[in-house]
Parts: sequence; C-alpha cells; structure tokens
Amino acid sequence: MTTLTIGKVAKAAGLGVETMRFYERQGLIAEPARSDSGYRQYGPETIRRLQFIVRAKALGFTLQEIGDLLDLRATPGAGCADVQARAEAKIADIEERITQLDAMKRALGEFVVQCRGEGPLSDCPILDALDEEAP
Amino acid sequence: MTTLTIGKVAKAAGLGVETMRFYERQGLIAEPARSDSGYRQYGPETIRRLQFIVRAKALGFTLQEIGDLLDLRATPGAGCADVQARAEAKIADIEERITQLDAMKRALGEFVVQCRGEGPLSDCPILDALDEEAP
DNA sequence: CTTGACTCTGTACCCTACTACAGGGTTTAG
DNA sequence: CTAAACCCTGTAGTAGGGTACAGAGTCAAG
Repeated sequence: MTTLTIGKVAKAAGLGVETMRFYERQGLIAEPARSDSGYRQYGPETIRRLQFIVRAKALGFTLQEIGDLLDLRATPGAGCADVQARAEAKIADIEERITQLDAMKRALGEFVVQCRGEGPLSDCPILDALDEEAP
Repeated sequence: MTTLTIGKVAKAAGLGVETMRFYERQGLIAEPARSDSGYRQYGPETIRRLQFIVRAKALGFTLQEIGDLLDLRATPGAGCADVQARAEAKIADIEERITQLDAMKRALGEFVVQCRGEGPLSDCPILDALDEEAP
C-alpha cells in the first residue's frame, strides 16, 4: 500500500505541515502509523478527510463542529437528519451574524451621510453621534 | 472636583473593572491620577470616553481602530473627512464579511434542500457534497 | 558521501477582547 | 471596631485557528 509523508499529504490538501499536526492534536485526524524512523505514514484517505475539513471550514463550521460532523459519520445509527440539523443550525448562526453586521452597517451608513466630509472634527456628526447618542 | 473610583466609572459605563484596567493597558484611556493609597481617580469625562468606546465597538470598530479614532480627535488639523474615511472603510469591511457569510449561507442552503432529512448517513447529500465537491 | 530538503518533538507565540485569580491593602456601612 | 466591599499589582487563562521556532534526526538526489 501507498504511504505518504506529512508533507505530501499537506500539499495535496493545500495545508501546511504544522496545520496538519495541529489538526492531529485537535483530534480531527487520527494519529497515523509511523515509519521506523518515526515519520508519520498516511494513506490517501487522509487527503479526503482533510479536504472535507477544508470545505466544511469554508462553509463556516468551526473545527469543533467539523470534528462532531466527522464523528457523526462514524456513528452507527446516525442519520441524514442529524447532519441536516447541524447544517440548519449553522445557517441560523450565520444569519444571526449577518443581521448583526447589517445593523452596524446601517448605523454607520446613516452617520456617514450626515457627514459632508468637510470641516473640523469639532463639527463631525460621526464623532458627535458616538459622543451623544442615547444609551 | 469630583473624583470617581474605578468601580463607579465602570458601572456608569456598563463595563467591568477589569475591562477598564485592560483598556488602560491598551492605551484607550489615560492613566488617571492616584489617591494617596494608590486608588485610580477619574473625572466624569472618563465615563464619556468609555461610552464612546462602547458605542464604537457596537458599530464594529476594533479597539485598535477606536484608539485611532480617539487619537484623531486629539490631532490638530484632523478633519471630518478623516473620520468619514474610517467610517467608510469600516462599512466596506463589514460588507465584505457579509458577502462572505452570505456565500456560506447560500452554499449550505443548497445542500440542505437536497437533503430530505431521511435515511442513513451513507446517502446524505450534505456529507457527499463535502466529500466530493470539486476543489 | 555530502548537502539540502524533509521530518520529529516540544514549546512558545500571534490575534482580539477580555476574564480570573492570588495575595495583598483600603474604605465604608452598620 | 469589624466585616464586607472595594481597590491594588501581576500573572495566567479563555476561545479559535493556527504559526514559528529550536535542536535533532532522516531521506534522496547528484
């Protein structure tokens, strides 16, 4: 069977070697077999697992959540509904963050329109707003 | 003149005492005068400054940026346009984060619709997507 | 056979924004 | 006067996700 060193696997997955060792410490990838000299020996399935991690990260899952997702996959009796629930929770999570950011954006936007971008700071409506706004 | 202990000021600004000392270390508030026993003595203007910080934080500014904003206010020759530029940069920043989150949300949303929430994990379109999706 | 690229462990550090002690001293209400 | 509630400094820990060595051993190309 083919075995790969950590460098090959990392490169294939688009990660750094240190990141892979970090993921190992976090329990996201199993501790691999070792060569006589102590080098980690991976099979190609590790690349797939890492790509799963990378993609899940891109979707906004934390490493903790990705770990849970990976564990779930190894749980007999776990179903599609479990995964769906996590995905929906994540969507709700993301929506909440968007709502927050949107509120910030709108508030800032209002201040910016009030500000003509002219004159001294003493007349700046933005600073005034930060100073005066009702709590 | 009235002097306030750190506890009073913190309470008035809705912050913890530790947070205020942290802000002091970060240079967001000046090192205040001390009583004979070494207690920090604040004037009421510190409460306003802290409220400025709290509000700016709510608008998405980092402590670093808030520090810059406060420094700006003390800079002779600085104008309204400087503040406006920072506010606009922050809006752009927030918009970028929203765009990111929105992309995640849409991608996740697509997976969720494909998933009927039934059946075993081996048939889960969400896990499949994470496994198979083109890089 | 040498040299450079790779790997190992372990520890420490980066960022942001706090929070939590420990082990003292001080002030204030009753 | 005493006990609670406050304040002090200094250090360390939290979460999240890595990154960066140091110092040593190993592997592969030429």
